[in-house]
Order: sequence, then C-alpha cells, then structure tokens
Amino acid sequence: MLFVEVALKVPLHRTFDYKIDPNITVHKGCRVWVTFANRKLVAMVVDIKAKTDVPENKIKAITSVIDERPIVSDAYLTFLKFTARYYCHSLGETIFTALPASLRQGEHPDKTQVPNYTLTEEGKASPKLRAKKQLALIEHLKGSGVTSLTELKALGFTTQQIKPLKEKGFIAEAINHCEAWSSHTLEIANKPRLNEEQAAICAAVNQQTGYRTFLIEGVTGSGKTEVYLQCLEKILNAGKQALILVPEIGLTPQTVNRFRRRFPNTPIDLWHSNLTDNERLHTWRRAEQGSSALVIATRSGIFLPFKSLGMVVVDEEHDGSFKQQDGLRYHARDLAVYRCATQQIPLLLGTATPALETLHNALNNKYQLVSLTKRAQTKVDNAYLLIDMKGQPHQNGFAPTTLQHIERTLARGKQVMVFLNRRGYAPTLMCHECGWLSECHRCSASATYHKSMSRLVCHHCGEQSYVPPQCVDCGSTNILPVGLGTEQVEQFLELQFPDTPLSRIDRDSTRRKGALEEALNEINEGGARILVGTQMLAKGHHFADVSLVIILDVDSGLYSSDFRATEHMAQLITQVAGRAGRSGEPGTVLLQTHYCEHPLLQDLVNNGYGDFARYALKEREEVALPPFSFLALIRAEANNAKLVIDFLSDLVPASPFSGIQLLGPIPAPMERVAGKYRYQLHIQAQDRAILHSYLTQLLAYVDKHPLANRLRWSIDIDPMDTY
DNA sequence: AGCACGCCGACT
DNA sequence: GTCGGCGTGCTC
Repeated sequence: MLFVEVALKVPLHRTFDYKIDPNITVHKGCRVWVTFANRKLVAMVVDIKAKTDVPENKIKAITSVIDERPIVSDAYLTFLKFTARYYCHSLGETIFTALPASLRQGEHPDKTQVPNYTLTEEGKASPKLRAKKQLALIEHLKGSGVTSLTELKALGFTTQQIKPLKEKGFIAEAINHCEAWSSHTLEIANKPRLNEEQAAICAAVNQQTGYRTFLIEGVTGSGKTEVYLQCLEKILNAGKQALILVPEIGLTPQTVNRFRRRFPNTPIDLWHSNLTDNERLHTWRRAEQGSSALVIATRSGIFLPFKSLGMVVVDEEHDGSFKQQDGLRYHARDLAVYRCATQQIPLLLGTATPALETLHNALNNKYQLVSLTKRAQTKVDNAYLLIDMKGQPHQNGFAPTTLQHIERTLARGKQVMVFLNRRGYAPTLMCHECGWLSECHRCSASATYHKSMSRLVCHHCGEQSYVPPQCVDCGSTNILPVGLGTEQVEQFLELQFPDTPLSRIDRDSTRRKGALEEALNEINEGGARILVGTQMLAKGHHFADVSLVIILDVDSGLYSSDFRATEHMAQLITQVAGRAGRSGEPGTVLLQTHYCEHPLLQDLVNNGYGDFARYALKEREEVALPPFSFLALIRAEANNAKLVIDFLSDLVPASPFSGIQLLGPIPAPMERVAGKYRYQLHIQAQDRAILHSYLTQLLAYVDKHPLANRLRWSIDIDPMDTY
C-alpha cells in the first residue's frame, strides 16, 4: 500500500495522508483531488510514503490525480515549507496563496495562451491613421518591439484598438509560447558608461559567485537602475532568469521600458495585481518553463517558480508594500534573502533610504554595503529649511514664510509640491457651541469631512454619511471643520494663487482608472505649477520642474505610538526631497514643524538619511526594539470585546517563559474598526530561535482553544505597523 | 475554513 | 409540530 501526504487550503497546521493505488503514478509537487470532511478539494502532494500513522478506518483514497508531472520542484516546495514555518502559517494555505488562482482551482497548467504583437513592415512604415490610440499603439511597438497583450492592456490599450490594426496588416499576432529562452540572441542596446562608483559596485556584484546580499545605498538620481541593468547583463548572458521586485506603485510603463530598451529581444514579463487569472497562469508557467528571462513584479512575484533563477533585485527595499498585511503576512524582501541564500545567487537591495533592519544587517556585514553618492543631474545638494511653527500665525496650515517661498518659486517659473498625508477637506467637523465632533459609528475614529462630495467619510471602514445641517447634539448651525486635509489645501492655494494651475493627487482624485496617469502627464507637460498630494505624490514619479517641496505636517511622524514612525517620516522626507532639484539646479525642501530642535530631525536635515538612520539604530538598540530584538504580534477581533480580551488573556502563561517578553492584551491603536473590537498581544524575544520555538508551542495551544473559532485571530511575524 | 450535528426559541 | 439561530466538534 502506498500513501500520499497532502497539504490542503485549510487553516490547520498539519498535513493529511491519503491512500493511493500503487498502479497510479504520482509525484511530489503534483496536485490531486480529495474528499475532505464532505468537500471536494484540490490538494498538493508534499510526500509519498509506504506507511502512515493514520488508522485504517480513518484513511481515504484520493479521488484522482490532476498532474501527471509535478507543477513545482522539490526546491520550490522546500521554500514554501520554510515560508509556512517562518510565518507560522498553515502549509496548505501557504502553498495555495503562492499558486495562481487557476491552479488553486484545479485547472490544467497549460490551459491558457496569451498573444504577442509585433509591427509588420507596413506597420513600421508609419501608416496614416485617424485613430489616435491606434497610432499611439504603433508608436509604442516601434519603441519596444515584441509586446504581449497583457502589457498592452496595462498601457491602457484595448482589444478594440488592437483588432483593426491586425486586420489592416500593420501588426502581427503570435502565440506567446512557453519555450525556454536562450541567451544566444541576447542584445544589449543604449548602454551608457558607468561612473566610478557604479562601476565599482557592478564589479563587486559580478565577481560574486554564490549567495551574497548587496545593499545599494544610493541617493535619488544616482543611477541605481543602471547598476541593476549592468549586473543583470551577466545573469542574462549566462542564460539565467532574474526577478525584479518593485513597490506596488512602481510598476509603471517607464520602468518596464527602461529594461526593454536595454535588452531589446529578451523576453520580459510583468506580474502584478491587475492581471487576469489567465494572464497570471501564463506568466507563472513561463517563469516555470524558463521562457521569461526577466520578470518585473510586485510583492507576490517572490512566489514565482523560476526554472533557473540567477538573481533577485528588490528596488526601493524599504517600501512598506513588500509586506503582506493579511492572510500569509510575508515580507517579499525577507523571503528573497532566504530564496537567494538557498539557491546560491546574489540579491540586490536598492534604496536611498534603507529600512533600519536592512541597514543593521549591512553594518554587521551580513549584507555588503555599497554606496552611490553622486547625483547624475545636479552636483549641488538640496537645501532643507525648517519652519518653526511654534506660536506662528498660520492660514489653513501654511506659515507666512511658507507662502512667501511658494510665491517666489512660482515667480521663477518653477513647480511647487505640497505634501500632506491626509486626504479630504478636514479630519473632523466640530460644533462650535457644544463641542460635538463628527465620529464614525462603527470605528474609534473621526469621520472625515469631504467638502467636494458634501459627505462625511470614515477612512477606516469606508462608511459615508450626509453632513448634518445642524449639530446632532445641540441643534446649533455653527459647525466648523477642524484640522487640515489635501482638499482644503487645494482650495486655499487656489484662492491664494488664482492664476496658477494646480493639480491634486490623492486616492480621491485618482480613483477613476487612468486618472493618475492623466494627471501625471498633465503635470509633466507643464500644465500644473502647484502639486498637492498625499504619499502617492512622493513615490517614484519624476517631475522635471519641481524646485520647492513642502511637507506641511512633519510632527505627526515625530511623536507617534508606532516605534517605526520616525523612520518612515525620515524616509518620506528624503524620498520627497528627491523629487526636488532634478532640473539641474538645487531645490528647497521646506519642513513645517513645532519641534525644530528634535535631534533626529536635526540629524536628518543636517547630515542626511544615512546619518539619521545610524543614529536611529542606536536609539533602537538602547530600548531593545527591532532590529535589536524580534517581534511577533497576535491580533484578535470580534464584535464582543470581552471575548477578545478573554481569549488573548488566556494565551498569557501564568509563569514567564525564559527569553520571552509578553505585553498585553492591549487595545489596538484603532480599538474599533467596522464595529469589531481589536486587541493584540506583543511577543518579543532577543533570539529568533527562542521566539519561534515559543510561538510553535503557543500555536498548538491556540489551535485547540475553545474560543479560537468564535473570533478572528492571526499571527504576524516581524509586524510592520505595530497596531 | 467549511460543514454537519444538535439543542433551544418563534412561526405556519 | 418544524424552521433556523449559532455553539461545538471534526476533518486523513
């Protein structure tokens, strides 16, 4: 008798054994159909064995085999086993979150094929066409060569534009086969000469055989991407594949074109959340068959099953979007370290503002620290200017000095960028008579006033309500907005500078599909002179003319309950500052604060992020916070607060566990969201092995806990937002 | 997670 | 009398 051990998409921390007819061939890494508790489920075979501990009367036979050949390798399964163990997640759920949806549902791996498009000779001859979008499509193909349907769709082209071009014979369609790519035809185009720093880094990386993580600490505009490109060249030459991980908003056509222009006839695939199930399956398969040479991907790309991975690049490694915030709470950068180490290949982490964890590893020589200090376009650094808001009069959040700076910059014909991390008109409404505040009924948060919609909106649960004409409590009509949001900043600046075109960029103004691209194009074509926005504005977009950047509220990051708040604020300030002064002259970064003397702020503006980060690390060391200790969080939520507290309290052992500090249950910083009460348990240890052995024990206890399935709970290893 | 089983309240 | 609320237990 033969048995298979399978992993199932259930939140149980164990695998299950099934009988199998010895005449049927099945391998590790194949999927099978099984019946499990009266359900039909897809299962992944993780082992094949001759005996089992499961009693004869309990064991069932598998229903059928789905895959004759394994769809993933042994090494890949080992990677997922590590992931499940590290993040204390069920192996089955881990495997099935890593697989594309079609494979989760039992589809055949070669179910789908995506077409590729190229220009025909007629198409290359610049045909005269009336349709603007069709012309743009031809122009695009001229620049980038072979382009898949997936990518054309990502660029905003539709099948209605592709079809007529195909019929007129200007473009040719071919099926994008899963054939292994070969480096024989590798072509490298438009390759610039590196500066000394860049060349030194490339030499160090190219010399490396086997695993090594490089932290490329490079100021904005210092040419990190060029270093990636020239390091990738060696990998491609060897016929290997490479993965480039970028933040969620970083996967723009400009980024992709940069790679495509350098490696014109190299198969480059994209992986991001906007792909359809079919496109996803196709790209996944191409990575697995070795058909794609480069995959540019967001977070979940770390789970692509490459046939022969030669290098991973994590761009903007400090970016929070690499951490998954629900389900399997993995960090793509951290998993990249494991994957590269086990596959014996180099890993490049690039950023101007390294995460303190990463910097710590680099300073300890666990990673190799290399730096790019020279900006390509300007030789002069930007000037920081702290505006002391203490006792200052201000209009709608702007100090008089700030307004003068805006005026002068505009007079010189330059662009101004105003940054505020709060959308809406004002975070709350207040009754001037009785002090009533607009609050969300379901969350412990205020309801934000959106003037343009005339609505109160909760930014946590999304609930909307009408603006009351009178105070709900006392009936007064004297209701005022309190605090500042981007909408108010926009309106105020439009009044202050009535002749200056302004553009606001935040989640509200860019909700419509393609709205962000339109707004960015308009800005770059010189339309808007003042740009107002949230985080969205800070990340990765290039604006040629910006020479003044204003951060209205620095203080919210200086004093926060989250120990990472200062780090994030410093990263933000530095990234935003990188937007200024790209036009050849140094820019000004103006920070409004009530705490000019704050030592970390002083360090940042006087000595730059690198110095700040090293100083901030010392502070973390003094209080033994990560990366000088290791954190895990158990979160729980339910409609009934007592249930949550009782459950978490019961997880705290009567006597302390050596090497483990427990804190809680404490309410989450947002105690109530969408009607649910949220509490958490902080678990801290000096040693990761101790933390994990403790968590394994705890997990076994939680699994059997009678209250555990009466509420929602989850475990978060290396939590990012400590709430 | 899902699904069955089982034990109490309020409907035709 | 039975429909359905959700607490409890189990899944090879």
